[in-house]
Amino acid sequence: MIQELKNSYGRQFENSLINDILQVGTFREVPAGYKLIEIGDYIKGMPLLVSGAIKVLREDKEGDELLLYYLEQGDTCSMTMTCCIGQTQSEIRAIAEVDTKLIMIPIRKMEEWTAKYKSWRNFVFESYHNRLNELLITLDSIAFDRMDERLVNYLKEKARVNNEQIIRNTHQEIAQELHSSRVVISRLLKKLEQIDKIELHRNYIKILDL
Amino acid sequence: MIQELKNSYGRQFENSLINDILQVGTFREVPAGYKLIEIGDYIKGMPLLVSGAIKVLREDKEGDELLLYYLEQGDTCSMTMTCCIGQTQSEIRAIAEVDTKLIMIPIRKMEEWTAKYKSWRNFVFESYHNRLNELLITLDSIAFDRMDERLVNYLKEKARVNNEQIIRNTHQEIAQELHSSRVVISRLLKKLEQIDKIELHRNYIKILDL
DNA sequence: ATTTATCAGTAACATTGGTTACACACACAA
DNA sequence: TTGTGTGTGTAACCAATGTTACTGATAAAT
Repeated sequence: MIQELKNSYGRQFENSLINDILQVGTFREVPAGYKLIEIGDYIKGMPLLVSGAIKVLREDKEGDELLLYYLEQGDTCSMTMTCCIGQTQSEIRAIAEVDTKLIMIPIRKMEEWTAKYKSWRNFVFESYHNRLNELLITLDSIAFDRMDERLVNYLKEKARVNNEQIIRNTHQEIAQELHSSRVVISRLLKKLEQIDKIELHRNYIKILDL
Repeated sequence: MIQELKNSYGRQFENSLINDILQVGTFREVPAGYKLIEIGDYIKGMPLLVSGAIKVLREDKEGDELLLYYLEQGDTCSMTMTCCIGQTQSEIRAIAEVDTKLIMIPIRKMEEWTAKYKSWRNFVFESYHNRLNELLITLDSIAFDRMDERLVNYLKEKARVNNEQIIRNTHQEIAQELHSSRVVISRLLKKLEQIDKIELHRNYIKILDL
C-alpha cells in the first residue's frame, strides 16, 4: 500500500500526512463493474483513487441513468465528502469502470486533517474544483450539444479511461449512460461507421479515427 | 455592515471570525441587473451574500446562455473559491437578480481562515455541498425533464427568489435563460394560461396556481 | 442439433422542440 | 397624429430524437 500511495499522492502530501493515511486508511481492490456506492447509501469513508477508474452516475425518478464523469488516479469523490459532513444520503451511484485500487479514509479524519495539513486542504479544494468543472462540462454537453456529438465525446472519453481503442459495450448500455434509446444510438453509430470513424461488431466497437 | 453580517452569519460564525470579516471585508450594494462576474474574469474577492439574490449563468461557444442556479442570503460562490486558488478564469457569469447586499472578502484570507476557524471550514464545505447539489438538480432538469416542466420550475423558482407572484420578464428573456427559443416559450406559456395556472401580460406574467 | 436469449439493423411513425414568417397590439417619441 | 420599436400570438414547416415493430445474426444453453 505504501508504494501505491506514494506514487499517486507522494508529491502533493507531506510525509506526516502520508503516515497518517497509512495508519488509518484501508486498502481496497475492486473489479470492473463493482458497485461502490448506491443512491441513498450513507457514506462511511472517503476514497482516494490509486489506480483504475470509477464512473459516477445520476438517476432520475423513473430509473433512467446518466453518466456524470469518471474518477481516476489522484481523484477523490467530492460528493462523498459533503455527504459525510451533513450525514446525508448519496445523490449518486459509483461503479468501477475497470479494476480499481483505492484507499478508504474514515470520515472523521477528514475534518481533522483539514485543520492540520495545508496539503490536505489544497487537495480537498482542488478536488471540489475539478468535480465542479467536470459537472459543468457534462452539463454543457447535455444542454448545448446534439446526441451525435455527445456520443463521439462519450466514445473518446471511454477509450481514454479504459486505455484502449475498443469499447466493450452494447448499444443498449451506451444508450443508458447517455440517457437515450438503443435505436437512436445504433442509428448514430452506423453513421459513424459509414464515415470510417469506427467499426461495429457484436458486443464491441473499434475506434478508428474519432 | 456589522448588523447585516450578524443577521446573516452570526449564528454560524464565532465572534472572532466576525471581527476578522469586519476588518478586511468590504460592503457592497448592487442594483438588480448588475453584472458581478463575467466569463473569463479573474476573481479578486469572495462574496458573502447578505441579502438579495444573484443568478449564476453558463454560456456556450455560440453565446447561448443557461441559468444554473441562484445564490441567496448566507450563500457564497463556490466557483469563486476554486478560481481564486488556482488563479484560473471564471467559468460562469454572475448577475444580481434583485438589489443585493454583499460583503467581499480578499481571497488570501480564505486560506488563512480555513486553517484557523472550524466554523469557516464548515461554511466553505457546506457551500460546496449546496452548490454541487444545485448543479445536480439543474442537470437533472435538463437531462430528464421536458421543456414544459422546466418552464414551470423556472417560474416557481423565479417567483420564490423575487418574493412575488409576478415574473417581470419578456418571453425572450425566459427563453434565453432556459436555452430555448421565444416561440417555444410563448407556446408553452399560452398553454399554462389556458389551464389557468398563469395570466399573461405584456412584459410580465402573473402566477395564479403553479 | 435444436432451442432460446441477446444483440444489432432498419423502416415507419410520433413527438418535442426549433425556425421562419407574419400579424397585431402597445408604448413611446417625433 | 404618425411613425417606430418591441413584445406577443399563431400558423406552417422542419429537424432531432424517441417509439414500435419486426428482421436476421450470433452466442449460449439444452
